[in-house]
Amino acid sequence: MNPDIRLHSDIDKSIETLFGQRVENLQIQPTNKEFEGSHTLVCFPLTKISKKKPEETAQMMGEHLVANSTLVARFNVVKGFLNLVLHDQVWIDMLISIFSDPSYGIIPPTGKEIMIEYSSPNTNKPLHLGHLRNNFLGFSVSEIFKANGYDVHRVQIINDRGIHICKSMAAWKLYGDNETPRSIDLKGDHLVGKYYVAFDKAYKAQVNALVEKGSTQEEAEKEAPIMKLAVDMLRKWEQKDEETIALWKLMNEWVYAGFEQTYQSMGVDFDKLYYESDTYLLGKEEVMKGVEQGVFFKKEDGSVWVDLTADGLDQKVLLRSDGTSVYMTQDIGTAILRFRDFPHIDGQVYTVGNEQEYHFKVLFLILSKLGYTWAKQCYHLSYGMVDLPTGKMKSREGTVVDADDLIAEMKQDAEKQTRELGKLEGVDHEEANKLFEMIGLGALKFYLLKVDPKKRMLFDPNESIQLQGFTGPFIQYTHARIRSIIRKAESMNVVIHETDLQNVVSLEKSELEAIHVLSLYESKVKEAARDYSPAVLANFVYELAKEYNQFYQSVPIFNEADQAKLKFRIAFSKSVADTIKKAMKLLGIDVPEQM
RNA sequence: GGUCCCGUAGUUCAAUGGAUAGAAUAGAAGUUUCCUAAACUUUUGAUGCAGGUUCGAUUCCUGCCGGGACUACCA
Repeated sequence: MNPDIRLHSDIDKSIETLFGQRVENLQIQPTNKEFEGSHTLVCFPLTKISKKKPEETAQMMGEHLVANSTLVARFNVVKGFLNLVLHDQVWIDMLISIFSDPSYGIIPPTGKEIMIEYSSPNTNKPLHLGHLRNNFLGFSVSEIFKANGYDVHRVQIINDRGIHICKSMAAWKLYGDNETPRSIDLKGDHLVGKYYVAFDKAYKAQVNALVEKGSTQEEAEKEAPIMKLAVDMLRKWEQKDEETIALWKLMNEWVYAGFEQTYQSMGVDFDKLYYESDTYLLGKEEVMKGVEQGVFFKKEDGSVWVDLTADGLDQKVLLRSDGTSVYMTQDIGTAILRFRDFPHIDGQVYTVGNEQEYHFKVLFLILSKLGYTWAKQCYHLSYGMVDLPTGKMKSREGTVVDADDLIAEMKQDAEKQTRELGKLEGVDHEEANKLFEMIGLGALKFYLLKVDPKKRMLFDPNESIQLQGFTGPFIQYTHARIRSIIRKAESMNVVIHETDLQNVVSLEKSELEAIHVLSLYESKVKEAARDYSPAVLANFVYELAKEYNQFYQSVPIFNEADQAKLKFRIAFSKSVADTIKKAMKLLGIDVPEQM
């Protein structure tokens, strides 16, 4: 059992014995490095019941714990802080239990079921850096929930319908000259994105020309021929015009093939895909039902609205005056369809940027107004934008960091670095290639996941992502180094039995500290799920690797004469490597055997 | 105008209301006959401003200054 829990209960008992009552929310925190000990009890809150100064209270607690707890070896008091030193045996036992439990840190199935949505791209342009954060976050949170005993359904909604895709279609029809991904050797998503940009350029030129001829800006925006073509296409699409549908299908196929390639290189996938074109009609039906129920209202021009002013929000449009649906309409349909498909899910998580917080507030409110009680189980996993030094990325202005490009660059950086360090001795070409991918992608994923998802983060395209320090490769390297030790032990036929480990009676300081960090893994897995935060695990695994490296640097393993200690250190090393591997897997990052 | 988020070393990030605010990187100085130096050790350097609550505030509250998002019959 984790020493934290037993210690907590021993402290509870001491407080009750000494002061005659229990205290809720004990404050036990890790001891600062500069003091001796592993756990620190903050004694200020106890002074109310002890009726003594903080120092005296801490002293009393320390003495009582040493006398009555089997865990506590000694203590020291600094102001109101009681620093506790546990017996080495506590940590030795802890390591033995971790070493002999292959499923350490994996919570058994709870019977709970959850749906997690991520990625959800538009089909008019390729994926960019923002999508990378989204996908890595959603994928990692899925892994974290699995490790917490959930049955997870990973999905996305593909926004395959709407004016945005019609814009690309219009520009392609006008200027495309029957270009295809094959004919010009360009990934399909990039080809469609090219015409989205072309649309915007032509549109702006046409608007300017009309304004010069005397139109107002507003008139010009409506009258620009290319915009009229796009709007016309959207209308024809909803009327199921054959030619329009055929073009739409063709261009969407190009995009999907491109996306598939990107997802593969990112190492993410999905259990089920939803398409807006399949859900928006259900959304429309629901909106019409809502009108009948009096939840929504119709304006004179025929548009349908919801009034949320009583809830502190605005009025929102749900159907345009021409009867076509908007973003919200399809999201209503999609949510309902998902709960029909998976009636037993305990929750639905939307991994979407924080710029859409208002949208989801409105969506969840509408669903609950429509009488869906599961609306309160919907959760918007809102994450911060990835900004460039120049500000927000804007695809129409060409200030985006392309996902494919960035992944390729990361791989190149990894290759360059690996070659410079001369690490490729005895590694064949194919293996080396895999390694570059693993390191490059590991660096990128770790870089994006180590930051608290809720926070905005900055990415400077002119500065390459680091491979040293608080990075993915640092952790991958630590893993590889330990694996090399394990291989050596195997080649020496070192076999480890629990009884060997039980012969160890004392630990080096660096060993003890690393085991302490190791013992926190399970609670970090839970914390990461509670907070929907891979960053919790990224920080943990970095800390673990760092502690291990300090041990590695200062304590010999194979040069240790005491066989029990030698075996213990190998077992300890293996436990660290296994935990690093598990934790990194929850981040969606692979670790190499050698690097 | 309204709603929301964010201001921490030169830079990028940490810190369930707790100790002398941690890391990484950049800068300075070291460590390799020894298990992988993508490592390790030492060192320089920060809470936007002004109040308040508290034994204790980066954290909670108020005001100000600065940055951003949302507030579309776009998605």
